[in-house]
Amino acid sequence: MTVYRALDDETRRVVLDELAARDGQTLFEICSVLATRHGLGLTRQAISQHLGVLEAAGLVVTEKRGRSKYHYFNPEPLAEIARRWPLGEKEQ
Amino acid sequence: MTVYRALDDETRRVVLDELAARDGQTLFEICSVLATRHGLGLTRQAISQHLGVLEAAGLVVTEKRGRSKYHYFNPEPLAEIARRWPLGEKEQ
DNA sequence: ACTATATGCAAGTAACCACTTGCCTATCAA
DNA sequence: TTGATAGGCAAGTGGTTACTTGCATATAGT
Repeated sequence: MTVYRALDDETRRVVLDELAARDGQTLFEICSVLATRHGLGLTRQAISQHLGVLEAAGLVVTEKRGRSKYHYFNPEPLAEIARRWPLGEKEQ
Repeated sequence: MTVYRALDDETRRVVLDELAARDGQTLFEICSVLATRHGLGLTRQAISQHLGVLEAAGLVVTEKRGRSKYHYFNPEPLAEIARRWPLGEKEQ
């Protein structure tokens, strides 16, 4: 699973946005955030599958404690893009 | 067509590599480079479609002179990724 | 033990994507 | 004009993806 494929979905990009803003959310927390703040009426299983794709790409790492699974944004794989091509303009 | 979708294909990524290395190549030149240097036995039409995807994403700009069409790598859309999330590690 | 909570697994479906094949248009040289 | 070169358009196909539905597992509270 490549980073590029993982990023090729708006729902997954929004999930990354939310994890970057507040790290360590559970699946249910992400579900409610997507529903309330983004109007995305997806089922829990759909979002779980998206998280699996992000995890397989290394963009999300997880930690399981008790019956909950906490998700953390890992930006490192994004550096692959910057390494492969020059980025247009300047980064902030 | 998003930048992310355009990047989600190894053939298109190789095309970007080649254009970044030598700008202004024609479709036929790109075909022969992919075949000889990368062992990609795709038809001309397939590669033409890939170039269309890259152009729709803004990653490639073209210029038509005579019966030839010249392709140029445009890195600017890649900056969108750097703007949206922090890149892991440091960029070179 | 029983119930609710938090998540996982698997099959089915509709839409999408990469690639091919076949034909067509346009430019240049003789 | 004839022929060769450079590229475009469109339909069809096989494989993949996003999403749903249904059921199962594991943990926590009472």
